[in-house]
Amino acid sequence: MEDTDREIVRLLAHDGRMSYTDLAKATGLSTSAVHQRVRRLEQRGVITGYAAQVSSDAIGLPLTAFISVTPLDPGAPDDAPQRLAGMTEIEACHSVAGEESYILKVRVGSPGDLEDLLARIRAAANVRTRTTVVLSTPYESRPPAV
Amino acid sequence: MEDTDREIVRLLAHDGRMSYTDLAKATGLSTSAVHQRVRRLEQRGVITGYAAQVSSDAIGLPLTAFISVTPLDPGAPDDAPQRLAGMTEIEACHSVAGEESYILKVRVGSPGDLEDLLARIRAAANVRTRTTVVLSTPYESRPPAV
DNA sequence: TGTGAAAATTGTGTCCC
DNA sequence: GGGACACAATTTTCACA
Repeated sequence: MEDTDREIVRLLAHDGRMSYTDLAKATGLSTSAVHQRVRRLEQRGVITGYAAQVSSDAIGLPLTAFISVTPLDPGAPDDAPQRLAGMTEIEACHSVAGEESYILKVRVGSPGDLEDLLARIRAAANVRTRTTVVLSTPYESRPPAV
Repeated sequence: MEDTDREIVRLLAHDGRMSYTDLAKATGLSTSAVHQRVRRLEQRGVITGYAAQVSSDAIGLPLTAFISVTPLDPGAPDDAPQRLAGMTEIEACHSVAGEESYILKVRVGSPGDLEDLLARIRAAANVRTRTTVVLSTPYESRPPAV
């Protein structure tokens, strides 16, 4: 990827609502040229979308945890991600190498809610869980060095 | 939080560049009312910012891993997050309860790059590491149920 | 790929309810 | 809190280099 594109991606990763006018000023191009490049970056799948960042604290979900999940019946078809997809507390689901099958990242309101969620996860996906509670988050969602 | 605010947050979490005009249509309010609400949501810290979502695959970082980190010298002041902050491969750093002190989420280009990164992390923060490689990601960055 | 300009659409403040 | 309007700014498209 070219330097100008890199710069555009960097700027938009930092402020997803930045106007084409400002992007143009920042890159020394015309607005139409910037616009064109952004469109291409979207088409090529470099930029996959734009999102408002929501504070989980502010919406009453101050407790984050990682839950490692292991199927209890290794013979059964493993469709844990789909079985868990409906639980909105689950922000991410990664299939991983190692002792366990999946790592989930979850956000809940309280330890009690976490307890409930764990019970639902175990029941829905027939898994064993191992939970690591997050105490604080020095940083998160840092955009990659493009 | 009120239903309309909830809806606005939900819409902007899904499409961070949605116009106030479209938000107004979607919520049945006028653009000025929507604008006002969005401003308030930003001020109250519910919406903390807007970001373009960048595909790590598309920019040459196809390998994701979680690295659990344990200080080797429990007596030394623990400033691992700051010591690691300069490494752009590290997307997130969580302080956690449990056997280990931190969980890092990292994105690299290849197993070789991961090996390099681990060496740099160990050297910079004087820690032991335990790495879990991500094989696939059924979902990630799902917005919370507001 | 980029530029510049025109047209369509939005953003943003003000006034009033 | 919300609506309507007006003016400024931005987005979007197009012809041309």
